[in-house]
Amino acid sequence: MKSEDVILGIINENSRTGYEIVEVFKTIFSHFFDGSYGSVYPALHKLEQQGMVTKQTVVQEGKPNKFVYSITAQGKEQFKNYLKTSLQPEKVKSDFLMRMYFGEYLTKEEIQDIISHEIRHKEALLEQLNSNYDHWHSKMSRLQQVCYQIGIARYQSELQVLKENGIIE
Amino acid sequence: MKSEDVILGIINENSRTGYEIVEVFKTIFSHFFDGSYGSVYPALHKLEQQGMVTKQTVVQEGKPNKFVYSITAQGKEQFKNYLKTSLQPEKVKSDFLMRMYFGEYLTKEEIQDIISHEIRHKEALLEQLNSNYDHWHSKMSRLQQVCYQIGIARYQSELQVLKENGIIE
DNA sequence: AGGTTCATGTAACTCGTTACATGATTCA
DNA sequence: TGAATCATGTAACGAGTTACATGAACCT
Repeated sequence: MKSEDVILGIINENSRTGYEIVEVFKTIFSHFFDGSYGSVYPALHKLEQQGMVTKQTVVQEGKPNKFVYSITAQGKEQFKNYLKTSLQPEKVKSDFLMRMYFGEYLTKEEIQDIISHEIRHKEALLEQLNSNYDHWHSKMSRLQQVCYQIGIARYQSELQVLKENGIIE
Repeated sequence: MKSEDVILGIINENSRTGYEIVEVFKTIFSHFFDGSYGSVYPALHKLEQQGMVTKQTVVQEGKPNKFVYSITAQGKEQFKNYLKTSLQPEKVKSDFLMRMYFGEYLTKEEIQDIISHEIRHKEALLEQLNSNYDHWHSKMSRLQQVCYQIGIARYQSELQVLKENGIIE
């Protein structure tokens, strides 16, 4: 799975601008995918060149012009191809867990700081997922709901471990 | 956090070969970090050039020679520096959750296949973590135990959601 | 006056992956 | 006989990040 596949999937649901795609990444996909402007815009240009998407210019007042991208038949085909490729293993890169692993080289205060920070951070992420879920779940497919439930369950279980074991005496 | 920081941390615990470092990645760090030969060997050469580690050749019978790397004072300093940098946000890249999100474009059979496969896969990973924990927990620091507990809790909670909601009627 | 939102983009860089190459020994 | 383990490595490639640049409007 690469950015291009995902972008195609998003545009397949709805015509969108690069800016909007990044918004989707940062909100809806936040717990299982990352993507920024530096990856989205070049991908969009490439997809356009390949005939997977078409660009439409929308002139706006008081706001900069924008380019709305729509998927083509070829793009739909390409997206279906992605869905048929074999599943790539999940990748987690956690600097936090790395510091836990090497925690003996830190002072108690430093560790406590890192853990407290992580708890607050994960609580915020959980809250964001929860409110997203509450707001959109009636418009989500069954599987999209499961996707969210998994994110929520992960954050909750991690928070539980941290709150039960993360206090250094 | 990059490979070099982590490699330095591993060598700091114990002198090791590149091969052994990859083994650590694949077993002990499996739930929060990835690294393969293609990243470890070049990193080791770079660290040696920079004077962070020293190489010692060990001649073996019936096995290829190996290079055991040890950390230097400079390397220890460098590792401490990493531990003082600000915490990088966790990154999760999940092709599985992406397919859940776009599941409506798949047949029920295809989805069921993906979910069943994921359940079996995560069960295997959980089992590996559990047996690792059982075997080593008495030799782990408190924080290393927490690190493992978080991995275990995550897999368990995800499996619970999948088993409760992952059956398509 | 200054931060945020909307909106696009690129060039340089860094990092990691993939695919290849080698080769003896041990286990089934 | 053939797969797995131990053991090292590189070259080419691919992907994504970072840092930069621009600019109007709106909110506080």
